[in-house]
Amino acid sequence: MNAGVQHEPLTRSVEDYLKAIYRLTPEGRAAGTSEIANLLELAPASVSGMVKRLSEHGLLEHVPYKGVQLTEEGRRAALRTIRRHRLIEAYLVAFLGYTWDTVHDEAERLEHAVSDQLVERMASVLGHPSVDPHGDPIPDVDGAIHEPASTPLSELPEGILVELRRVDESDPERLRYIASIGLQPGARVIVVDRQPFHGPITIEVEGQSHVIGHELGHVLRCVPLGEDA
Amino acid sequence: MNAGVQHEPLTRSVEDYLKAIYRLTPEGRAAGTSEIANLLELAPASVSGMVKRLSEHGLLEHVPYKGVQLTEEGRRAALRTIRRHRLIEAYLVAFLGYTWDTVHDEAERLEHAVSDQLVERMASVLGHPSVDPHGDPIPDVDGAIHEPASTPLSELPEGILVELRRVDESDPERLRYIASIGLQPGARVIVVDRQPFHGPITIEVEGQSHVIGHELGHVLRCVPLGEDA
DNA sequence: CTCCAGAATTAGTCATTCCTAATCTGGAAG
DNA sequence: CTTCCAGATTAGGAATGACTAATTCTGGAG
Repeated sequence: MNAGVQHEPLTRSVEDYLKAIYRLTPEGRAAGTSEIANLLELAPASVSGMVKRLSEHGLLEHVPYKGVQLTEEGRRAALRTIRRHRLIEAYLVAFLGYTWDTVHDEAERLEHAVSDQLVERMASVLGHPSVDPHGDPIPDVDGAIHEPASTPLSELPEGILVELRRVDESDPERLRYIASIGLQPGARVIVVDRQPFHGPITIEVEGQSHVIGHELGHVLRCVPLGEDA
Repeated sequence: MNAGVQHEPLTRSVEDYLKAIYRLTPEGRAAGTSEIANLLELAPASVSGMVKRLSEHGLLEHVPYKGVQLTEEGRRAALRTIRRHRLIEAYLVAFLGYTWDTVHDEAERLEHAVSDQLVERMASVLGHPSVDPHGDPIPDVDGAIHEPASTPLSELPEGILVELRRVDESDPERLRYIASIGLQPGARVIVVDRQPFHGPITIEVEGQSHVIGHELGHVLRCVPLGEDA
């Protein structure tokens, strides 16, 4: 239906806010001011100001002292930016020699500058992929997104064989470490041992055993493949 | 020598001003405030303000009521942006199905967002081209630029065979028209007739005869190949 | 039921970058 | 040598988007 919605251009800042709020509000949750400030590395007061402006522009709803949620329009704008970001990442990795630890920052800047036309051409030469190099699903042009179920490795029981599906991390150093122990979307992992109270997790990847912290385990989202020894 | 000059990041606006001033100041000329305002489609007063700030930052020298010239630092910054712009244009045409009439605006936005790394990778997969799709020379990484001599078609004598080298035009409609009559860098053109006082010019391209205005002839920069009938 | 800590908001600044309107300058024409 | 004008500059203002400091709200502990 609504083919050419002429979105008045949003600024970089606005796109970043919308993206951040989208990430912080799964399942109808509301995002708090300082959560947003944290994610964007801004002072909470700055967020209060921007939230006010954005809600006046109809991109989000704000209940003072409670939190914010995107409106349908805000959600669409956020997904448009996320689509751009993920397609750019996929393109840079496929055609310009980027690796997943270096691609995030580049995409972060480009996502605000590319035209719809360019993004769709990238999608086209990529064969319209459904996930980016980190395994994150790419929303389609209409803003529909299919988030396959997955469980953080840190919440899986011991002795289970899983496939790594997504790596929810953008820090280059952590990503390099993750890649260095053989972890990337599609990798087979066995959860050998998991200590209680957010303790370390022992995993086996490609026959090699590694111990990772709970925090790291949390960003590794997996799908169980079956039991193991 | 000076390998990693850490250029503090310039804003989009600043990069645009520097690029415009670079274009307006060949051979040590000085650019006037309203020339710059014209090129950037801004009010002259805005240019005065920006010029003041840029000269305080050491990017250009300003003699009030006389004009501005880039400093060495400003020149380097301008050439960095121009290199980006032209390589991006070349890349988009070579790999993403752009044509020369559509590529300018896209490059105009991307040139402010790409990293050095990305530009150099594009240069690399392109095989380090020396000119962009409009025939404009691409400065090298150190800011050296080789501008081969060429003459506007509007200044050539009649009855001469030339090769079109550069098309100094960014307006999509004009570029489409230019391309539609077979004109593109490398094309062979015969100047059949040139009326005085900036009158129309009759040319022959690929055996077809066309009459173009003086203004259009001015952006078509050529190199003579020899005499003709 | 009161009080306080932490979260959120408002108040007041600042830097960018643009604008319009008013004023100033320098050189050319009389 | 004076006047005038086009071009340039200054003055003043607005929007964006960030900051710090001061204030206010909310919910939970006592």
